[in-house]
Amino acid sequence: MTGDSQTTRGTGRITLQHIAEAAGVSRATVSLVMRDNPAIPKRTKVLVLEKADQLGYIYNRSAASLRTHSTRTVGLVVHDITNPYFAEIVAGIQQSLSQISFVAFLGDSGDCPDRQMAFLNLMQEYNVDGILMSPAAGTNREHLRQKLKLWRLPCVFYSRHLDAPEFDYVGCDNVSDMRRLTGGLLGAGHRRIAFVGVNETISSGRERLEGYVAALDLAGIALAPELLVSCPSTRPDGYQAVQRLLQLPDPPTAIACFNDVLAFGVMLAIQNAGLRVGEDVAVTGFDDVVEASLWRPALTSNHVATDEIGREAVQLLVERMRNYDAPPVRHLINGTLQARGSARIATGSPVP
Amino acid sequence: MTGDSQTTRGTGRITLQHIAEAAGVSRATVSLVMRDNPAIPKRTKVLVLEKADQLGYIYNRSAASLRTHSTRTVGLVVHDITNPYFAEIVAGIQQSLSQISFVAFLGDSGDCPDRQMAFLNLMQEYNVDGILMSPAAGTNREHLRQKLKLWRLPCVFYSRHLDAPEFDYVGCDNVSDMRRLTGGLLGAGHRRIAFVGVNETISSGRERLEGYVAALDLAGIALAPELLVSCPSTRPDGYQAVQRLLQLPDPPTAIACFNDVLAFGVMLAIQNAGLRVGEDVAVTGFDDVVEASLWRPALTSNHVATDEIGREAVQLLVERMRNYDAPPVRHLINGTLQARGSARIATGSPVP
DNA sequence: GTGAAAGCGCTAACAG
DNA sequence: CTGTTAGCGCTTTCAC
Repeated sequence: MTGDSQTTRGTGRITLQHIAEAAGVSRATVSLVMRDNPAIPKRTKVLVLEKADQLGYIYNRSAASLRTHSTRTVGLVVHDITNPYFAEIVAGIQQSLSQISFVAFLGDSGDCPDRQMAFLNLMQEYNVDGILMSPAAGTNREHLRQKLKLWRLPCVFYSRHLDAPEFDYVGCDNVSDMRRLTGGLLGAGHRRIAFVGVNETISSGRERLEGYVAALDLAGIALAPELLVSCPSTRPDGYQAVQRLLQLPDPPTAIACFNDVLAFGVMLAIQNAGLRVGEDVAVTGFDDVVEASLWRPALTSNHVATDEIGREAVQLLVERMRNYDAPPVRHLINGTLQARGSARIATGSPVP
Repeated sequence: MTGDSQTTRGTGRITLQHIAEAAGVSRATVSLVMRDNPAIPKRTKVLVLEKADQLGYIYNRSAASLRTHSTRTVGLVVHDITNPYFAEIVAGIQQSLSQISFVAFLGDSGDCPDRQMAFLNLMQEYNVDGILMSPAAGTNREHLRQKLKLWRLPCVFYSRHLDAPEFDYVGCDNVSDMRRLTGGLLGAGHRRIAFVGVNETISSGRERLEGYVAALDLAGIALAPELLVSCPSTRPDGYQAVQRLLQLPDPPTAIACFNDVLAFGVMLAIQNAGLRVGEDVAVTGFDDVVEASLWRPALTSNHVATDEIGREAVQLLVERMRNYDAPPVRHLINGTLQARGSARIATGSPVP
């Protein structure tokens, strides 16, 4: 029997061929059964599936991918998974992906464009069906844009975008949410409001700064350059920023932070300087990570539904994979202001 | 020319064949060049690489994997990526993997054994070379063990293990570290010490409880069942636990928590009850996540080097992939006690 | 409904 | 040192 010799060869892995022989049908039939093709009668299906189970068959996606040019994988690029806000988004994305039986390659770029590009190149070699990414600070827009287009690789940006309107994007409404937050501080009587975490190399940085500026503008307050602190979004950076701000001749009475992580550093520095957060200096964050509501005082922040971002990002990617040439979609999700002890501001603020 | 017809067919993807034709060599030669085989003279290499670059060649790992039965991928199972401690470990693992040009499939099980098993099954289909995992609470040991053995799949457990000595494991020394922490509380004069986060379904839960019990034993203090609170490791669970403990006729003067996340909830509840953490009630955590040192009061905890765990886990996996049948390795990493405001205890405690 | 055959793009003997 | 050849395990026309 030639069947036996075929069965014995190779790596010992059970293949469609083995099942076909055991079930007395052809390889093609087994393949169709595996993908639940309706053309196969139930009787055959059950038989084949039973044999497959008995033999301990494992579907080989490397082989299938080679044939179909599709892998049911995506590259998940995150600029910092250590940031709790992004960890939550990643968790949401992963769950949404698994619901459509996709799986993600994880690429933590650590906000380094080179590592990011290296990862994307690898993703191409692995034939991912798409990319979900929060781009690293300092990403070269033209370089990335050109690569993605060359590859014709479906790509959805989340939380940060590239300022490249041809790509899908889902994120929060940074400008309006930060305008509302700053407006709240103004409404509470603050006039010297610092902004910590200026970072023009990322879209969310530009947008939140824009919202801050717009709110001051609306209130007729001139921008004070000494109240703008440029730095990355880490706790120590927030801490240092405060040390600088408090040495000013006319120090701020409120500090709007780019995000919560930064705000934690800021609050700690204020307290260590012997001042009371929320009394002597108001502090606001952004993202509303879980810890925000647990601090003493609790942090006033802008809540963003991470699960919604994750779900929507996956949804957009699915659409994009279905039709690469459809018009791009930008989905802005409105945040909600969470006023807490660190900055007692009115929730219904003057800005829409 | 038959070459031309070959060049034109298919999906349009550039293959070794195209490069071979352009460079005037055979496909095999190009393949060797791609993998930097020393048998090929530099002259040929440069020529081939140049052509490949010109044509925009992308190495196809689906094809290579089918042939070699190796993918340079691993399945990274994490029971909760939203826990900052594990997010840090994941970041470390990912970086270590990329240094050996491996890439990870991310599988957040959400502490659900079924999701975990589904992910592992998928990983088999994707032909991963190995698995790194922190198993979900309630994982069926025999079931997992049997699957892993059946697949002969290299697997390293990190932070949590299966109590299956045949598998590699890297994690902190839970028993001795928790014994030291509890010993510290005893040394500070506490006699009613609660343990919040009892969870016998995970190894770290059993081990930390064991350390706690051992310390009390050594001090000749009987275990008070009402001071043991079973719950998962979330902030709200910690919060609720305190509400129960404070209603006790003889409430604890110190609370040892299973981990920092739980401790945050515990501290918040204590403060909301009008008590002072570190003065009225001492609190200790475990893991020493970044936030621990930033709270007011700062959290006394056991610091574990996450980067070391990540690096070591990858190292162990590499060894295991090299030799599946080598004897198993268990690597315990010693933590360091970080005494802070939430529990003023001596760092040099009586327990080794 | 099911089978035969071709081939996805790569690697690994084995010749030469 | 380079070319020829035979698959890896799957999917997919196209016949029957």
